[in-house]
Amino acid sequence: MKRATLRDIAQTLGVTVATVSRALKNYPDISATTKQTVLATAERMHYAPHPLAVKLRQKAYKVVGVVVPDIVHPFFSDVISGIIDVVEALGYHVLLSQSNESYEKEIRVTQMLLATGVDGLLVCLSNETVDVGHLRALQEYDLPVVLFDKINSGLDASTVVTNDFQGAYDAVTHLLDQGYTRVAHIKGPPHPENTRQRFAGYRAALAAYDLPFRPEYVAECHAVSHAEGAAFARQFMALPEPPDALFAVTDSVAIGAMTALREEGRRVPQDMAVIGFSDWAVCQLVEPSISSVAQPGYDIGRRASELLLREIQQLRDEQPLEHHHLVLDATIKVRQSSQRPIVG
Amino acid sequence: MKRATLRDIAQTLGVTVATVSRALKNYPDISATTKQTVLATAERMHYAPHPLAVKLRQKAYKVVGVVVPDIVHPFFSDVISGIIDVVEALGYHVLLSQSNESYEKEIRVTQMLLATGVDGLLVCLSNETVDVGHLRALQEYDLPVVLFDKINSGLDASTVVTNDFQGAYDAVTHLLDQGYTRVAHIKGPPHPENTRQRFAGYRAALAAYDLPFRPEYVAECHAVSHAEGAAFARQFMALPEPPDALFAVTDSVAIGAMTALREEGRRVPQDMAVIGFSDWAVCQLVEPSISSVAQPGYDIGRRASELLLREIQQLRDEQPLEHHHLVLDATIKVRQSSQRPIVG
DNA sequence: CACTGTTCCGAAATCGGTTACGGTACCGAT
DNA sequence: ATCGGTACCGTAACCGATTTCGGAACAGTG
Repeated sequence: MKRATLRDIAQTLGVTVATVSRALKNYPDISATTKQTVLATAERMHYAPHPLAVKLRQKAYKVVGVVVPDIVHPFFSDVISGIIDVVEALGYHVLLSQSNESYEKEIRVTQMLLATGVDGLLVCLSNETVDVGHLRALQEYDLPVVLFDKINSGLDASTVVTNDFQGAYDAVTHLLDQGYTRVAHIKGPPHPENTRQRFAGYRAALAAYDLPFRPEYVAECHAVSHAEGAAFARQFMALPEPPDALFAVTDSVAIGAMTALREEGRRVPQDMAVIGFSDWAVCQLVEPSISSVAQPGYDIGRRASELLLREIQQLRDEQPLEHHHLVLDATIKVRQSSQRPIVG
Repeated sequence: MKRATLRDIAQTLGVTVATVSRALKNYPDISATTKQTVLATAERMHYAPHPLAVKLRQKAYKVVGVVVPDIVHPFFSDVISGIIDVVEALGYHVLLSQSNESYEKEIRVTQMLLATGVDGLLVCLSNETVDVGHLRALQEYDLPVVLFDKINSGLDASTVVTNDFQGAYDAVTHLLDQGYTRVAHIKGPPHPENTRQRFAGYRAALAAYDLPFRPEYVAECHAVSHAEGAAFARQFMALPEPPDALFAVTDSVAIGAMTALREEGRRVPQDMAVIGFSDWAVCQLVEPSISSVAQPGYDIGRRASELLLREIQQLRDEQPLEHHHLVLDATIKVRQSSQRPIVG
């Protein structure tokens, strides 16, 4: 069954496509009788407007492009879910691409999205990306871009991020409030702003409690893996005065550290408290359950798409684009791994 | 900066759009000199063909729609990742939607995808879906549909699924090979074909080892949750002759069961072996690590999109559509939770 | 009867490309 | 000089809708 066009309806009724179009979109200049006739035959012929023809005429794709480093990641799944819920409510759709944390591929997919046609772009930069010329090029073609999570100050665009500083600060003060005094930190690679903020939050919390910053209590991940967490935990335990608490840059590192601690015969949280970051589902499932800092992924997706849709509308109204910079709070989830048992 | 059109180039050069078009698409009827001139000015004016105009003329969207019940799920993330990698290599893009396991919403999003324009659809049915009239309607509009994971025999379409029967069979025979003889099963809701196949595989494995099927060793989940796993584990332990091994319909149930076992003072795998299904990342991270049956999510995405793209091509060539039904093997991942320790 | 004003619809431009078709100019061959 | 052939380019139809403009038909008024 072929899809009926305006002309098909017009020919069967002996009128022109203009009349049919007017009838279907209840325009003023149409008689009630012909309107009814057109509507009836349109229904009968299973008419549906051709998406491309409408969009070409309207100069609107009704599509936003999304670029994330990796879809197979609970945080990004959350973000995407938030994006979809917002944009679909306004009749937009989501074109999804992943960069696989590759700068090359990020350029390629943004170019592909531009070529295939989108009204705007939501981008989380790859870890490799330092130059944002490819995104600036998109902006010059009047394509609004909103960055989230991994952002770059080199681009004049709206941004939505987690408050990594505050999340880290809250996590460490939580440990300090429990009475732990020697808090170690396994930090992430130096480059991404997120991990730098977490490190800064760690230091600020120590300073707020008048505790010294001890470099031997800080290790820097390269791969941000399970194995690295375990290795650094062993390194910390081998110190003359080992730490009594650990703030890990992300949950997988925290879990690796906990595995190593168990193998060394140390109990969590009695001998060492542990708190992670990202609040993966696994944190609630393991024993002891792991405290973590939850990132508002779904909300990041929502707010970022709201900003983008607003900019798309402003562009259509030929108003100047307003950029906003949102910083959404992280919330610490206190579980067993960081709760100091009451000492009798 | 506005995007240049063919007419812009044509006017600045004093030729017609046809000439420009031919030059850009290296058509035969064009002189080398004008071709060079056109290419140069096109470059200078940052010309890029308007996606909608091309697609309208070509009658190809270069887009496939994807509908999954829930994006925030590692299995579906894997599938989507596989889909994207395949279709992007052929110049297609992915429009993503989720049904939230709602029949109503599944209908709504498929209608939206049809209205917005796609060349084909990859669908994983929601748990609520029994009637597939909405998908059959799409097929009548010459829109190829490929089902994956959650399928329905009521639709004449290609399908790609995991071999749940074989995965379950392998999991249970693995337990039996280890010497466990009283294997329990926590099954999923009765409706989805997947969980029925897993139950069937469980029964077939018992039968192959001449073991009796004991109804008291089978429990049926409703919410398929962590909590249900724990509750059923306690129920099993309260039996006069408790089971010594457990095959859970999915990992979260297995983890819930293991938590309850630990609280009851039972050791895994010494007192009870456990194997799950889906092979979530958490299985490798916890202690003891959890054996599980891995579903080939990425491959399902790849194969399903290959089938869909082939059908799209067949439709374009006006050939009859060939439907295929692929069943991809699941692979068991043996870890600590199901390895019977060597008894000295 | 002429004039004005509605009401309703058709003609045509438009969005930005693609492509079949036709025509001009120029070549060499007869 | 005429013809056939080729190279190159313009004209225009086309994809399927939206929307402006103008005109026909008809009613009402002076």
